[in-house]
Amino acid sequence: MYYFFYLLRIVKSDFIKNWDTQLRKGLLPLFVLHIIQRKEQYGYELIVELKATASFEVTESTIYPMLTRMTKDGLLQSRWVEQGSGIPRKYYSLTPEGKKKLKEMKQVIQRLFTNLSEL
Amino acid sequence: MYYFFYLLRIVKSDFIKNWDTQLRKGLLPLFVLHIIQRKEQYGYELIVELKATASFEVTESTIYPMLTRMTKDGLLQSRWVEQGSGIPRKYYSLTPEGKKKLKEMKQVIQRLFTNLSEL
DNA sequence: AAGTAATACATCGTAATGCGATGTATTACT
DNA sequence: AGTAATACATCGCATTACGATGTATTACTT
Repeated sequence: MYYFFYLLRIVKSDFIKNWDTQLRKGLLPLFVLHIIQRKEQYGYELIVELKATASFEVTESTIYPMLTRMTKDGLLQSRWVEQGSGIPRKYYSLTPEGKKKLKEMKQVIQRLFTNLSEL
Repeated sequence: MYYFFYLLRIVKSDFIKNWDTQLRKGLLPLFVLHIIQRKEQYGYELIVELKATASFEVTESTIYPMLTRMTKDGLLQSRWVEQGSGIPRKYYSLTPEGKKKLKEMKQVIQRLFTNLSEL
């Protein structure tokens, strides 16, 4: 079964698809921080939100490690919120450091925009 | 010696710097194909050109493997050109497949632009 | 004459990261 | 009883930028 999916990936290996992945890899952290800044988010909510507002389709195995990473890097802080029923949610918000970094990132993007517009 | 540089990288590990790398990772192939389409290029020339026209600083250990990869993927073709003196140059140009892919990539970027502008 | 820098090719190993597969638990719908 | 949605999480693979390193030629500098 594993092997089947492995073969499938080899066969479907497409330059554009691969490139697209790399591109998202770069832009995703920006979108994530931006959305969290607007409003405190929990992981699952963020996945839905990314798809809705940025047409960015990501899976849980992308988002959860990323949120953990950003927390470890001091950009995010989290708190558990018990629900009346169901699984508790882990809400993430920006730390002051996170807000500062987001601002820096937007400046970098701004500069890249300029270069890109020439092409 | 190796270990020293390894430590150095750990210490200087910065979220923004790392993110910037990922971002370039996504945009670089686009710039490379774009520049080669305008005019046939050899590796060393391309490095200089990227810095001059796109403020994109890359090293040889990024560009040479990338050109090899793109050739293997059928996007580029190469030919050796002997110089009157010095080391021969390997010139790269777009294959028809490469031109088609570049067009697709520009469309993807266009779409991402739209999403980005909202932020 | 010797040393450095620029030009020109290339490869190795490490770090980083998206994503598919997989697992667990709860609730709601069919 | 079975499927789907909600909500968390980890493992392992594939991809790729980049520092370090190597080789060869030519030009400039001390």
